[in-house]
Amino acid sequence: MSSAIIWFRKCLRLHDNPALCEIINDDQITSMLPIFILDPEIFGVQFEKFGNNRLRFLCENLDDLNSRIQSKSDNSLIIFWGSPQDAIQSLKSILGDHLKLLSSDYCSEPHGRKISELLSKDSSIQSHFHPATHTLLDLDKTLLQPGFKNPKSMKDIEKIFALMYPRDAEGFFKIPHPLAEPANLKNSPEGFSPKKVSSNFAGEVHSVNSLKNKFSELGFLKTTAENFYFRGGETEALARLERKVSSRQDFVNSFRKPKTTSTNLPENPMEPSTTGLSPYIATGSLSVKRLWMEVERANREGPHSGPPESLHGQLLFREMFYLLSLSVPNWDSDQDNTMCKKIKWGEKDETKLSAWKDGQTGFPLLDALMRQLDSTGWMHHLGRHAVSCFLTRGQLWQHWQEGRNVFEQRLLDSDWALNNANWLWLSGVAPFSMPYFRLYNPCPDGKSSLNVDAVDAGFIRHWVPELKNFPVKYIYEPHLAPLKVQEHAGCVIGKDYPKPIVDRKLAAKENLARFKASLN
DNA sequence: GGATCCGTTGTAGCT
DNA sequence: AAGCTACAACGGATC
Repeated sequence: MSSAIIWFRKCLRLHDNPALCEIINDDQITSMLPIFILDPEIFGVQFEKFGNNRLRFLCENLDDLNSRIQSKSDNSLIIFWGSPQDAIQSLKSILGDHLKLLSSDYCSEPHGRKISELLSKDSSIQSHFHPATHTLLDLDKTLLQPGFKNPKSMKDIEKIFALMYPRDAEGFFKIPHPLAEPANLKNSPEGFSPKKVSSNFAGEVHSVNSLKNKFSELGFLKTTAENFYFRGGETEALARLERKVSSRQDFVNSFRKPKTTSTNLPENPMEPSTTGLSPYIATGSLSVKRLWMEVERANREGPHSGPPESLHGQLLFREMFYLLSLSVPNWDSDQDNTMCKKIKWGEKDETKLSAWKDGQTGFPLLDALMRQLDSTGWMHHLGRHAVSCFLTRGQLWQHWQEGRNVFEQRLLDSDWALNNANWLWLSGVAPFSMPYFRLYNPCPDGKSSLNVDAVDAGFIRHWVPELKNFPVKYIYEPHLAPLKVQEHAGCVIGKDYPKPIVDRKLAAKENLARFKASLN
C-alpha cells in the first residue's frame, strides 16, 4: 500500500509525461494523487504577474487535464494556491508513511530549481524531477559535458545536439521517442478526501471548478470572441498538432522564414500563418518531443528546409535559449549578466510606454500587433521583432525589461528562458548575430519582410478599425495621407487615430548613435 | 596575429 | 517582379 504524488508542474499533459509514467509503471505504487500548485512566487500574490488571457488559458489547460484524469481514474486534479513545500507537507501529514514518491518534471528556472532542491532534501519522501520533459535536452547533463561552451549560433547548438543525440544515417538527431499516454491511471488512496487537505494547508485548496469561480470573483477570465481563438488544454493541443503539422507535410517541409507572406492568414486575421503551437509547448500541454517527431516524420518523406529556418531550427533555438538561461547567471537582468551589453537606456517614459503597450503609437502595423497581443495573447514572431526593436534600440530607447514585462504578462506562450532571450537578442544587447544598425522599419512597404498584408492590409484594418476604410497606399503611414483622403476614409489623423509619437527616421538615427556610444 | 568570413529572418533604390 | 547592391560597419570564430 503505497502512494505517489504526480505534480504537474511545467508539463500539463498525459502524453509523453515521464513523471506520470514512472508512477504508472511502478507496481509497488498502488495509488496516486494528481496535483497542481499555484505558487505566488510565480503567479504573483494576487496573480498580478499573469494577465487575464494567460489565466484563462491556464484554467482551460487545468480543466482539460482534470477531465482527462477523471476519465482514466477516480482522481480529480487537486490545485494548491500557496507554496509547494507547504502543499507537499500537507499531503505528507495526511498520508503518512504510505506516501513514498513525489514525481514531477524538471524545472530550470532559478526559483523552480530552489524549490526542487528544498524538496529533494526531505529524506522522508523520494522526489524525482524528470529531466528532458520540457526540453529535448537534459539541460544539466548537457552543461556538464567536457568542453561545454555557451552556444551562440545555430552551428553551436547543432554541435551540442550532435554530441548528445548523434545523427542517424539520414542525418536526423536521435532524439528519444516521446512516451505514450498511459491507458489507465491509478486511483486515489483509500479514504482520501481533498477536504482533509484544505484543513491542513496554509493556503487555499481548489478543484478546477472552484478555482474558476475564484478567478471569476477576482475579475479574471473575461472571454471575448477574439481571445477564445486559442483554447487551452492537451486535447486542443493534440488536435492543433494534427491540423497544423501532422496533416501538412508540404507546409512542414517547406517551412522558412516569412518573406512577403502575411503573419496571419489573409482570409482570417485570427489564424497564424505559422503553427500557432507555442502556447501549448509553453504550458506543456504539448510535448516538444512529440512536435519534433511529427516534423521529423514529414522531413523523412522528401526534400525539406533545414535549420535555422526550418521548424526543427526553431526548436533548436529554443533549446539553445534554455541552455543559456541555465548557464548564464542573471539571465533576466542587465546586472551581472555576462551576455548583456551595458547600454544607457533612456529614463522610463510612461507616456511612450503606455502608447506602445496600448497600441496607440500612431504606427498602424505596430498598434495592430500590440492590440492583437492584448486581445488574443499571441503575436507573430516577426511582429515581436518589429515591436521590440521599436521600443528599444529602434525608436523609443526604452529598456528592454519594460517590454519583457509586458510580454511576460500577456503572451500565452510566455516562457521565462525564451522571453528574456528574445528581448536580449532583439534589443541588441546579447552577443548574438544582431548588428545594431539592422533596424526594422515600422512602416514597411510591399517588399519588407515585415509586410503583414500588402494586398488589402486586412490585418491592420482588423485590429485598428479606425483605419478600416483607409486606402492601402497610406495605411502604414496614415498621417502622410492628404486631409481629403483622411476625411473620405472617416479617420482624421490626430483626432480619430494618433499621430506618430516619434519621427521614426530621426529617432532611429539618434538611437543608432547612442547605441554605438554606449559600446565604448 | 591580422585578415577575412559569417551571423535565423533589414532597408532602400536601382535594374 | 526578382535580384542585386550599397548602406554602415558589430564581434566572434576561423584561417
